Amino acid sequence: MAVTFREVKADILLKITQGVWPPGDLIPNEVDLAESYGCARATVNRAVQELADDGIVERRRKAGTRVRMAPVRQARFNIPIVRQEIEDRGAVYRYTLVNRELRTAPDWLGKQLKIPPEGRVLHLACVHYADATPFQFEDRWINLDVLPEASEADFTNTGPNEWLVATIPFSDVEISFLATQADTALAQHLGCTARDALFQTERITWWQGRAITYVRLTYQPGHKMTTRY
Amino acid sequence: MAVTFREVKADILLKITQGVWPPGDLIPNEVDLAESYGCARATVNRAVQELADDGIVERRRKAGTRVRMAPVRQARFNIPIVRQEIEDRGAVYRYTLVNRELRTAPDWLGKQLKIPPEGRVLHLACVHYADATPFQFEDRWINLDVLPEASEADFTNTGPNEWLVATIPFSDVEISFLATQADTALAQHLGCTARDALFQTERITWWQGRAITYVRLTYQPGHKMTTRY
DNA sequence: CAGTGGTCTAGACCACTGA
DNA sequence: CAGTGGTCTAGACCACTGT
Repeated sequence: MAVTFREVKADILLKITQGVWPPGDLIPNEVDLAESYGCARATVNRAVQELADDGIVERRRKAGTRVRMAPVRQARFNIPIVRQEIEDRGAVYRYTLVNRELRTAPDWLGKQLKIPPEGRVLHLACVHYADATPFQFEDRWINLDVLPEASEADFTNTGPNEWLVATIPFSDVEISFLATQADTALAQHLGCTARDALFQTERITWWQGRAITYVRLTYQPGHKMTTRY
Repeated sequence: MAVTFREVKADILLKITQGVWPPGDLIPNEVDLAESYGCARATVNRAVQELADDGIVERRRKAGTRVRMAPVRQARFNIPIVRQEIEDRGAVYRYTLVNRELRTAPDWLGKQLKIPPEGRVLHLACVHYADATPFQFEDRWINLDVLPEASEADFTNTGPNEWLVATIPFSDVEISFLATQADTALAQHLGCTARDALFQTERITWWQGRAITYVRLTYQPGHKMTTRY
């Protein structure tokens, strides 16, 4: 094994960061690169492929490979399970179920999840604590047309998230991040002041084309979600 | 070309989602899979490799490939350039520089960027408009120890982001998402009410181990950042 | 139509690590 | 130490898409 694709990737990246191949520039084609590195084209291909995945370069057949004008445009966030997030901070995780109701889907939910009118849903409200402090409020809706078992499940000790993760093997997710103002209910659950600015994530989870669940997670004031790329 | 790696990947994923290979299970090794799909091992390798990248399975030499108990939760967000974000919405982009000052780094900034005391920085405040409405407020600090050219640059017509992108070829970034309450200055710049909940991102950009810039981007009320995974 | 990336193959050797 | 994934090679054909 002469030259690894990692070495090739690193060297190309170096040439880009050092301005040998500035943004917007065309870099040599795979055959030429392979020759200059003394390796097979497949090795170069993998290296450049990864650079494309990373958003560093842009590739088009016949047109060649170009260094992107705006190099990095993507960040990867880990979406933690609440329990883990709390335990990672060295705190004790505690969970309480605040409310549970079986009902028909409200209009706004029906539209988002494409539930027919009169579709039954399970609505849960929970608080996740880090030690004694409220850490996150969970407002969860589960589509009973798709997951009727949910109405039998006992959520007094286990959070719906962990139950769902164990029940659904794999899924498509649409996730949003936003800011919201605490209303009185939220303020009470999170032990903060009404009108506080709160970080919130919304998630819709699909399985085999059908919406399973909608959840809105609201964090305690001051929460920050961080990553590097 | 008999079987593509996409087909293999899709079929394996199907077997996982349909419970043929439930979470925690060991799936067949690459040689067996290649035989059963009637393709080369490299094809299977690429398929399973991607499933591992996607967090669906976990691979270890000798131990084999295992379906993850809880599929890893990762979301990829596009980090848009403001101009593009606005133009993608079909609005006209407009930019104004609100303030510009040369000064020594305040303590909190010095700590975050590891700037020595008395280090010089350029502090900029800008508003990015979508049509006539304020879309985003940019609070930007540039480390002049690393980028002295910034003090010469003219930011009256071009935003610092675009200037930086054109100047720095590639970089490491630490990014955070959070919620903040509008103070009077923010409210004025964004045309909203004080105490509104605003979505905010913070970014620190590093190049070759040195901090170049810190920026805090505050969005208009109601802004939502969305992705699928 | 011709140049470039996209992918597959068949075979090989290596690197890690569980039994 | 033996089984599994990790990677490279040399060659081939295909699929796009600019010119």
